[in-house]
Amino acid sequence: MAAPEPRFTRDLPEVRRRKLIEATAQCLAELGYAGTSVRAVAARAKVSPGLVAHHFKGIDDLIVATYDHVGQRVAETLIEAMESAPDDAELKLRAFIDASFKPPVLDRDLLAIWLSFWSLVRRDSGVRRVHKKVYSDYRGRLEELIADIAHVRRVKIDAHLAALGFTAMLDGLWLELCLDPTTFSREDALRIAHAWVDDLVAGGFRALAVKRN
Amino acid sequence: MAAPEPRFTRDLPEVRRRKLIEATAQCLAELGYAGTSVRAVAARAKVSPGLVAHHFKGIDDLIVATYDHVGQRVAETLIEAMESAPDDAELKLRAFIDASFKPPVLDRDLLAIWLSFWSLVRRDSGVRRVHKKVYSDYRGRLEELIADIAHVRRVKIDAHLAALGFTAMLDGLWLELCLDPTTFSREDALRIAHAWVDDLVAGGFRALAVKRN
DNA sequence: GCCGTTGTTGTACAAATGTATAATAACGGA
DNA sequence: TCCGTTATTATACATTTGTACAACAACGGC
Repeated sequence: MAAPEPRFTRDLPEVRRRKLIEATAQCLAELGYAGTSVRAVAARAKVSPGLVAHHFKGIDDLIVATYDHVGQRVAETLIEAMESAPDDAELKLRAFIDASFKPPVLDRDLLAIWLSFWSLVRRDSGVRRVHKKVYSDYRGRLEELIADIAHVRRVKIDAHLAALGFTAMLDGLWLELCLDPTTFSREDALRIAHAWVDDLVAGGFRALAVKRN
Repeated sequence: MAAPEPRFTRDLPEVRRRKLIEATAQCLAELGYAGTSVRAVAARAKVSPGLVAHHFKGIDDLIVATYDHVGQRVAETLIEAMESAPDDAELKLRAFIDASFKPPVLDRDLLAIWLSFWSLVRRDSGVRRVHKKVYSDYRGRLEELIADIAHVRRVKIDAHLAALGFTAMLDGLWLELCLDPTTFSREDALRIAHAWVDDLVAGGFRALAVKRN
């Protein structure tokens, strides 16, 4: 007799959850939030719809977990770029910029996923919590680099405000470049972001010199 | 006998479309794209679901019209601020900034609506078309102001690239401030944006001096 | 080899959705 | 006052959705 191959395989909850999270990311990328249903995720993960309910409270709970996972992956990519750079704050910041404007960060799929997260921040307290953490970590890292550079270059600047402005610019460039790559290019974005660093190094942004509050 | 009050009122197609568009904007703001169904819009506009189908091809067609309408309203608000300012490019740019960070532009509802548009850019060619026009107009206005300022101040700068960076920063600040007003304040955003103008006036961004291509 | 745990399936069902259709009635013109 | 146009409603129907439930079976322990 042929070995009766199992109709399904059991996974440790942790493993199965991971697989469902990755399926969710794919759904968000391809179908958007509106198309990401329990059934769509289950189909993508090749499991029954009921299993999703078994591991997560509902689709929103699953999306919170996905934000946590995807956010961490992006952070790791950027941190890795920084750590691969020589031990110099300016070079690390420039490596950070370069990594921000190439895959896997510069990626239409990632934007689609991210837009779903943003649209849930308002309604879902879980998403809001993850969002705060992701962005606070993100800005914290850049603020540190900017403060380092300012210190070395003897530039007086409010690193906190500068980091807010810089992350906003990076976010905006990333967003608009993913949305519509025909209006300007990856190279344009890189020039703009690096020019900001040039300006910082040259002692620009004197208007941000005063300490906040 | 009491005057039998009409069970419904007839509107000119143009008027009814407008009402449906405004109901759609409200739905997008309160329920997000996923919750904005033909029925939800119809209920909000106090008409039957069938009427939506009578005036629009479907929910996506309706959303395209809403993008067109809302986009135009925002543009008008910003243009009005510019035109109310004295006849000086720098002052006009600063008025533009001020208008960007107060209602009705700085508004959580508007962000929720806008996020829905962004999430459709990829899949809906109609939304994509409106998006291109809205952003190209938006950037064009700022590029003109920046070029004017640079000319008056004898600053050599690629106004096109500078406008890209500036709009990205405005967008990012606006986005993140609407998403989570607790991390930084409206005043922080204003200081950051105005500092950018200070820097432009003072001859910063020398790295963007070379003409593109 | 048996058995219990529990990850997993399949089915069922109520609710919500988009769309098509025919019936209705409001409003302007004659 | 009547009449025709057509904006509008009401209904119906096929799909899709979330969720609950009972039955199943894979895997580890004994």
